[in-house]
Amino acid sequence: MTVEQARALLLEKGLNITPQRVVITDYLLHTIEHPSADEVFEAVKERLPSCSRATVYNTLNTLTEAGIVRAFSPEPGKTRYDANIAPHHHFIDLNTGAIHDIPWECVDQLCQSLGDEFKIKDYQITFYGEHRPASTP
Amino acid sequence: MTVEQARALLLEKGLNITPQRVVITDYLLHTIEHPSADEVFEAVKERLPSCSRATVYNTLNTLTEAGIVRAFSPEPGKTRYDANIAPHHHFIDLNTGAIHDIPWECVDQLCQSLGDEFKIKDYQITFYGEHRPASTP
DNA sequence: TGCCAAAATTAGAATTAATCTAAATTTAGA
DNA sequence: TCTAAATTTAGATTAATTCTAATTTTGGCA
Repeated sequence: MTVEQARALLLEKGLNITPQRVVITDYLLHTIEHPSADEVFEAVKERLPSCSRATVYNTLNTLTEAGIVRAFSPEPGKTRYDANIAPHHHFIDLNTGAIHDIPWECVDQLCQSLGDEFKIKDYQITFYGEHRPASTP
Repeated sequence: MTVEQARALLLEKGLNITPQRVVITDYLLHTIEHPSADEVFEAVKERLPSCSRATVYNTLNTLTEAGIVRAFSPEPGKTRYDANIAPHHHFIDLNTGAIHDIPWECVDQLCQSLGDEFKIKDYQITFYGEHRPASTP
């Protein structure tokens, strides 16, 4: 994702290009920190001194709906944002709390393929889809 | 997990067996609903009329720490509890919101093995562990 | 059994993340 | 430039959860 691609996605949905949307997108595109809304708010203060918390939340929701960023919740009660929209997973370092991106393909061989660099203690998969009970003919 | 096993785990940690802990454990052991704290609070009202919301939260945290139940967060801002502590995953029906347990083994063949009953639209894995940077010799 | 200290529960206040509201501002297009 | 629609803003509100401090219950022991 580039700033240009993000701009195109916004226009595609009939959304205006505003300084707030540009700066917040730009920030997310240049960090690997998986920040929370509040961390985004703090981070863009300098470039957007008058930006309100509500705008950060609005903008993050807008960017998420436009497919420019992805929201996820690695720990209850805290939503984090990621401008890496390629399908991937997350690895949380239990010692440091750092969140690392794990390529989608790695899951094929799961534990083995991650074994060298990431020592997996636990993992949790959540599937989203449509359930068709097996009993229905 | 049985009520007896839960009792043993509490005693093992030096925790008292209280009516609140027994009733909440018993409720979680007999539902497949993956309830939230508030749903547990509503559900045990009849058997524990004087039970406060704080006790429900305290008890759920205690039961989680004791390994009697598991907490997870399928959607940002909502923690849910599951007395099925066997390693497993979750499948969320996008139409109904129902949460189904998926056996751990199914992940080996991933999408294929779930294909008949569960039509996967998306899934998200979160790994927990320890990161050892590849650059460190 | 009765007492005591520790553990647990309770009600309500406090906190935190996030959304809502309504007014003010900005934007894009005619 | 003018205008309607979109966006931003500050602050109020909501929802989930934790905290606090007082009260009650528990289990061990004389």
